[in-house]
Amino acid sequence: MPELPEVEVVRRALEKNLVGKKIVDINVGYTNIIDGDVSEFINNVCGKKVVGIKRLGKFLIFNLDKGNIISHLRMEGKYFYIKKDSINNKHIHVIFFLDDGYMLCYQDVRKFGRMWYKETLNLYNTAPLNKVGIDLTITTAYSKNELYKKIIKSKSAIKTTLLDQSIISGLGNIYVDEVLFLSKINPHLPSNKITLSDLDNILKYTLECFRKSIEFGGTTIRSYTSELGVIGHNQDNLYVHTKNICRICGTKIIKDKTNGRGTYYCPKCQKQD
DNA sequence: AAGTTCCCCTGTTAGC
DNA sequence: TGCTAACAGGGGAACT
Repeated sequence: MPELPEVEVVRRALEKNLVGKKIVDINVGYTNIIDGDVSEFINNVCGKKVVGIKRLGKFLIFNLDKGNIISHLRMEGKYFYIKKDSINNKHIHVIFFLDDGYMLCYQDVRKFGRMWYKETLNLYNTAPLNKVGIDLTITTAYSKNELYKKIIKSKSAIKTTLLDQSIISGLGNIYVDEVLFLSKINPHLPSNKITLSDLDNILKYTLECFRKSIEFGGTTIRSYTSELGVIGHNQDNLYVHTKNICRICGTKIIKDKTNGRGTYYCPKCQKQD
């Protein structure tokens, strides 16, 4: 569910609530959430203090006074920072008990999310971060030509290529539709037809969409919350995703599929070729 | 080897 | 109303 802006809003909430707190106990109800051995994870994390919260692409990184937790929310993962024993439901799979009498609950209805413990960590380097492509909000010095080469190497639809996290990271199904609309590119256009000036637009509008959505607290269409009970409001800013009529030209928005993902675009503003 | 499709899960909604 | 199929902010394995 969450894409880069939503993960960033979650990161800020976690930073506000967790930094300086010590994890005193952990309860894991659904072990597949944890990568590797669960008791090892618990042993590694218990007694550690949270010193910082970072993000790369759609990954959250909890820096501990020794070691790190990497967390990916996938479709439905959510964090709730809340008083101990004040909430319990069958979708809360991991609970971190903190030394301030609060707990950090990880809820995940679809159980797709994952957490990793890493003793040492380097951005873009330590698995699973080693497969993360350029995060435009973090890395400004990168080779646009290298990026362009990667994109035009593929004959797949440009939407599919932009969803590939190993090229540009952070775009998901909502923002990719928005970026392609703003760039006036048809989502089904083969990636090898993309021009350098298309790429300029893609990069510009990706950053613009991310920045604006973060400012509005992320996009809540179905169930996204950045913390317990807090939804986002960027859905009011969307141009095509889940929309019926183009805000620019009034044409009926087409909804079809790109590799199985629901795809929204304006057939007039985003003509093929 | 690149480009699809399937699958991991559960809940909600659309369609008959 | 009630069943069933399709769908949902993701990504990796297993296909072709």
